[in-house]
Amino acid sequence: MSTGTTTSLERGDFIREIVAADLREGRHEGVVTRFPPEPNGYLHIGHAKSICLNFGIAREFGGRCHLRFDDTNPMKEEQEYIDSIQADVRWLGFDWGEHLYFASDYFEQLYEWAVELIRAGKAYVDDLSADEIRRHRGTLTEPGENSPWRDRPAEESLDLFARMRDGEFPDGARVLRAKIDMASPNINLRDPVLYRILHAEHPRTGDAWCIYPTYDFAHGQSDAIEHITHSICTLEFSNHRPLYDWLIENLPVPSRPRQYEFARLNLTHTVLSKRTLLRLVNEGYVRGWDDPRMPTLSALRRRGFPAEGVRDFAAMIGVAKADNVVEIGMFEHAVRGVLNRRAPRRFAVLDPLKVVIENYPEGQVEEVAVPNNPEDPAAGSRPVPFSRELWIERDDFMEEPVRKFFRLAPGREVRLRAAYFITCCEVVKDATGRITELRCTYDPETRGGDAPDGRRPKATLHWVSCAHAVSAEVRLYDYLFRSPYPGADGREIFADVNPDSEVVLQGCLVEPSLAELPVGETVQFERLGYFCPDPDSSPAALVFNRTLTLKDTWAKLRAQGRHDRA
RNA sequence: UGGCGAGUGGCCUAACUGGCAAGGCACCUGACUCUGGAUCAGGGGAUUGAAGGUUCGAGUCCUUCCUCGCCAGCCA
Repeated sequence: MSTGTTTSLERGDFIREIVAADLREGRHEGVVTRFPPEPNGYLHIGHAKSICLNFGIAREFGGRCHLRFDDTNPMKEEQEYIDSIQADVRWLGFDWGEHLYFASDYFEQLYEWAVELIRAGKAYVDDLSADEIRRHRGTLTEPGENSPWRDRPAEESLDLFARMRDGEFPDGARVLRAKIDMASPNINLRDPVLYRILHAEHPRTGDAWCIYPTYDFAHGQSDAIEHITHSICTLEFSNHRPLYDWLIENLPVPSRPRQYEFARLNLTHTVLSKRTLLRLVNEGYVRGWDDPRMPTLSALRRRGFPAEGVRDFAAMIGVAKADNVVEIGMFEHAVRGVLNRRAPRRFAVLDPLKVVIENYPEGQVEEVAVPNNPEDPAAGSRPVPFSRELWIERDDFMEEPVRKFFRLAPGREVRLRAAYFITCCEVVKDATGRITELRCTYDPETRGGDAPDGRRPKATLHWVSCAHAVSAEVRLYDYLFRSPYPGADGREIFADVNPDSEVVLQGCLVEPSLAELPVGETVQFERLGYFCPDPDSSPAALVFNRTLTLKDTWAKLRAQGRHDRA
């Protein structure tokens, strides 16, 4: 983490404090954590917080972190997700080594433990329907009622449970329930369901099983099997902790993991609910899980966001138990911090305006050396062709400059980056009054960008030679949701999807070297933003990360009506 | 209305067993620069949800209240 910000390690969030204390006081020989996604979708930036926490703790305290798929519901899970999740965790920079596990690996063990629970009179097969079970459960304020099957003999439950496994009953016919307390103020303790019948193809176990453990029956026991010391999850599972502990206490598990909860990440202008992301994909609001507007890790990667920036962000926001909504700007700051050090600078003109240098010889071409990264001399420089006719950014010229506009204007001299000083001597317009061309002169003495007499223009512009420019399609991405808090105030969340979240700009002109820019490499177009080639577009389009646009003074001037962009 | 959890500048977080409320993001100003970006240097902004109480002293302890989140899937 090199942004110079205080990391959560230095600060020690409350979970790290707990781990440190447990280690210090000898409660564990080493720390073992786990990241336990259900393979029912792609990983997003919210998961990154959890990944960085779990793998980060393991790394910092010399322990290990497992990657375990919580694949207990075959109705929602797919191999595609199993694959993408592994790729995304690796991309983020973490390694689980040998420790790749699946809850489904433990199905046989979990089944045996369920049988033991029945034998001990602590679980029973219930014949009630889902609807009846719900009615017996009571409400938040009223206690539930015992199922009529609650006290059936263990032998009977044992027999029924075995037949459930054998596929004798249809989905929903019976369930296995823990016998705890139907009057508990914690609804999770009112005889929770441990197993249900699901005749479904499982991505790993195929049709070997037709009964599946619920999250509650699988998770803690899986933790125990793997000797997880600190089982870290999000706040909504707090209510499950008593059940987690009850199962651990009542089963002959090989270790005693403990659960800790932290607040999940929320981001402005973003939705991090897998259910909603799945709908965005399925209903065509975006083109897929890796659509550049998605908050998924695969989308961020495709947009050219560095994993280090994501990690820095995770360290920056910390870990606590209070609900939070982090401003998306904080994420952008973290990413920009990394990109700014790493991304090579390139010339590109998004909205071209022609400049003709009248005193520059026709047909002459010279190459000027432009530094790749002014902050990193080791990045070297590249040759860029310069000629009599150039494109500059239309925004970089004002016929009647407002106060504090230092760029090109009639009669004014500016520097073309790494090339020459030019002075605008004439403005050419078409019949409608639109500026079509600028006639300028250059000072041959200023080659390379410095004047022998030491004079310094107040502005420096980027440019592209007309004869050498490569035409490109540039896609601008903005926030997927218009409002900072999509779905707030009871608004239908999909009504808030920003129709301008993707804008395709044709006819952008970029310097020749960009034609060979490798996919995945992000460059900075100074004062414009960061770009990277999009593998899914042809011809190769550049993804313009609108949300990472450098601070734009002119947006302000425009807003004030002082810089009217025709 | 039951249980659990949480309230610290606009946002995210700190503050060891009570001792001048700290940092980052954002914002504003200035300096500098071959981009007005970046960088650097400053700045504004908090009666720590509220009211009582204990104490020389409370964000930290006690009491009461308020607000928000989660839980009534055979989802995770």
